[in-house]
Amino acid sequence: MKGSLLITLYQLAVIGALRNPIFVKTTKLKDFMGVSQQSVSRWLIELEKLGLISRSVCGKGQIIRITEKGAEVLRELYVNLGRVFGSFPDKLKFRGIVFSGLGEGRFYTSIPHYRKQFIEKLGFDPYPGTLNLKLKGFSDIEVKKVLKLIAGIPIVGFYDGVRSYGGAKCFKAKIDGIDCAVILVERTHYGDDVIEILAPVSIRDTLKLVDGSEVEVEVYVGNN
Amino acid sequence: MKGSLLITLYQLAVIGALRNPIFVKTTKLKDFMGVSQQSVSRWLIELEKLGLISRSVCGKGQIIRITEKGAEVLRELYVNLGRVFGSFPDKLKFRGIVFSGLGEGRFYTSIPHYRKQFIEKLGFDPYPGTLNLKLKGFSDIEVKKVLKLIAGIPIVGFYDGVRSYGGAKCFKAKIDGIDCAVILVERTHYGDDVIEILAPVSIRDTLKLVDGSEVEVEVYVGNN
DNA sequence: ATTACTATTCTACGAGTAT
DNA sequence: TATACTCGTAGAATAGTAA
Repeated sequence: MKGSLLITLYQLAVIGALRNPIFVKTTKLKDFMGVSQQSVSRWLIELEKLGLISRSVCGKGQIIRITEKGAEVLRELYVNLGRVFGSFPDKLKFRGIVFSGLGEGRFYTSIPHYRKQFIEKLGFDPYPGTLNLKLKGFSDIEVKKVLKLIAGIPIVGFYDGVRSYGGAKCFKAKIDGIDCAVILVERTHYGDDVIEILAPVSIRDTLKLVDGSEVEVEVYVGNN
Repeated sequence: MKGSLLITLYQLAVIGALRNPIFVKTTKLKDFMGVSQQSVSRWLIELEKLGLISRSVCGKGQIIRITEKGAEVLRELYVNLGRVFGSFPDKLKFRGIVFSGLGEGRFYTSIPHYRKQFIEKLGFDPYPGTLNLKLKGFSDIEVKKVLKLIAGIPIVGFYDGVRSYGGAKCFKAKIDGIDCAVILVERTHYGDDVIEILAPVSIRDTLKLVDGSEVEVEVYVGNN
């Protein structure tokens, strides 16, 4: 989301558009926001198109209210800042939908060089294959993005003389009481809306999961 | 402040740059932020120039920490969102430095049409002249900007056949226990860093203020 | 008065690349 | 590798103005 729109939404919230509809004029808002009347007008239109505010222009101004979708965006900002000014949590939660991959996980977990590192660093011999989870919610994808950035348990890549094997990063995790690990592979064909799970057992079998099942994962991120 | 910079600062905070220096690479941050490596680089440089982060580039990345000034910006954001998701306060506080104006206030308060409205709507006959306050802090100027936007006690303008007299907006206030009012004149030559105060007595004399004295003002904004 | 369209200016993004 | 420079250009911001 564009910065100017987020700031506009925030400023509308500050002047009360979250609780009640407010009457504003772009000619007044321009002073508050330090831009031209035309830019304010454009941003309000864009916010409306995104469904973040509702708007009705009425002659000498317009009545604006932040929608629930807009409130979500601000709440997320608020919650994250709360974490920052409080303490960074030592575990993150997200939900994902089980789906079948292309066997890539099974391939990697069977390679001795990787397997050795998993046993040493994660404390378990991984069941061949990974549990693939599709992230649906905005905040679930945020968790993945945060994991991509913070330091985890490094799995180093190597070169066997024929091809190179990329590195990865793990975080210890738990699904329904089962110890496991989130693995973020450096070079993957999956997008940001997918997370892979390593475990000492088949989570699919143990928890009787099928494609489409929803699971909650607790990831331990220590005191980063 | 530019939206992209605020968002960058926020995202750095989310990944922990507020509490500790963090090691980051623009090549990794670009994925997290959804922009090019070049933009991330530019924004980090701009944030450093503004004194919001401190930075040391070291070969394969850079160590970044949000400065106290940067933390202030985020704290302000956090506090305001807290107000939004909690309840809007019924009074705002700001601090200002007393300075001498050009007698404009004395002129206006002496005009019967205005004076009548002050007596009716504010409940006191104003001492001729206004107390001019220069706002120094970022949040003090924010208060002024919020006051400009929300509804207050309207003072309507008029035309006496020769010239037109502009409107204004008042908020009941208190300085050191003295009942007074903040007045925001529609057409003023003062900028956003100045606020004028009306009171039934000379606040300068009563509180023995001189140019350069700092005062704290409580403004009552009701339940807007 | 407003809002918001169109035309124009110009900023800021990202590709390419030096270091 | 990484950061961060130059530069062409897309798209954002504003001026002018219609409604």
